[in-house]
Amino acid sequence: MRRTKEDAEKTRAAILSAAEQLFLERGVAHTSLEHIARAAGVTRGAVYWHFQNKADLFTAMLNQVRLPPEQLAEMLSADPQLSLTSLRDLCVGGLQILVHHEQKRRILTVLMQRCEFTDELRPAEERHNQFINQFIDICEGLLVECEQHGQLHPGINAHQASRAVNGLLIGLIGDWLRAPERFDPLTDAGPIFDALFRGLIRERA
Amino acid sequence: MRRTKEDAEKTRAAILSAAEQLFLERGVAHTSLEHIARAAGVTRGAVYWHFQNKADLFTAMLNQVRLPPEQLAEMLSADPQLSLTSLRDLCVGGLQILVHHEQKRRILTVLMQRCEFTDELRPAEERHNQFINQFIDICEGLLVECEQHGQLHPGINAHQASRAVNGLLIGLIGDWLRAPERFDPLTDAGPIFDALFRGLIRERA
DNA sequence: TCTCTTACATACATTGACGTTTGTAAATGA
DNA sequence: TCATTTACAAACGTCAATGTATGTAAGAGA
Repeated sequence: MRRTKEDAEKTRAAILSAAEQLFLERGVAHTSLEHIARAAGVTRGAVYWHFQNKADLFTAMLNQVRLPPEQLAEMLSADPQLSLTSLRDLCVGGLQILVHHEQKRRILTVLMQRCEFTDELRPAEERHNQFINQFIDICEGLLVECEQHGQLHPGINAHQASRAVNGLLIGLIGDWLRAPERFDPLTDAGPIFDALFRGLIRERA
Repeated sequence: MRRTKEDAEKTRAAILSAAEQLFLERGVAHTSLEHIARAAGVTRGAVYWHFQNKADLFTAMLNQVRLPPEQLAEMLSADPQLSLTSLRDLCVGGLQILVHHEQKRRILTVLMQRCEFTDELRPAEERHNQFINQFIDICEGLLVECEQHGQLHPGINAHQASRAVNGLLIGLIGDWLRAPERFDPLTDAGPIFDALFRGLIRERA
């Protein structure tokens, strides 16, 4: 019953998809390769053919998409003349893309809420954290400029402001992933970030 | 080598403490009762004497303290005349208490970042989520009043504002737990929440 | 003082997950 | 066409973790 190359690619995709589903439902540690194989309609033999072990399968799953922290950090560092407005837009967009891109949402949920980072999964964790830190650093760089131009509201500094932006973003994402029915990023993300930025900058005379 | 009642209580506490440590370091699923027992200087027999199983130990650990969501929800629902100022203070305090109360911080970290909620741990998860939802609902109730008095900034409604407050709080907590060295709630939490609330309310003429 | 119970330690049986090995039918390539 | 590789399935051995059952020395109570 040997399959063609395309078939093999299909089983590989089926395994990845099943892993995604099961990791989301039961958590990474509580999902065995046997579970995944059965859900994909194959045996563990196929899983071990396509992947070295669970950690390898896990990182392969992550590599299918670029998650918001990674995407934001890249877009921010690529933008030559970053403004507060574009930062606001990127934050809003980073939240909203999860509404349409279901796979991204599932994978991010697994990463944020269904996963204990043991030693073998630690590289994935650190990579993710690095992108978050990079995002914060770029934010802070931009906000330092604003601060030097006297654009920040008195009482708050660039460091605190960058923390606020990142905290709100991460918090809203996590909150929405946990209970998606309780608010809609498409209509609410914009006004929410607008409110924060209003409070961060000094109002014009 | 039978111990007195006080000794028994000490071993129980030692087991809880060891579990706290190991759950934090390795995650709940990746920590065996054997690990915990050894770290506490006893055998699994002692663990099974004091607790039914890992889930029971886990919930016993949680019940040692009241975590911010629970604490905030209770304080908010107890306050007869809640104001925006007191809400702000509670948010700031909810974050800052983690700085001093190390056990709370560890347990909250386990709950938020070192734990996959399988079926047997799901009650703990749902309880936690319920308190978060309760916090949001109370926030929203207060903000609806502000909205009716025309105190909210145009462009944002009470529902969105309550999400913003909760998102920022959860986000800052999670962010600080992940990288505590990168900002200090004692000095930064106040200005950050002040900024958000500035952006939420209509400025006085 | 004697009995009963407590607070564990030790030993046992079972299960489940992993990684590896072997088998194999079909696709691929020369 | 035929040897070789591919893409798995099936079987094997091992280990770790669990839950339970039993053993036991020392408190607690009468």
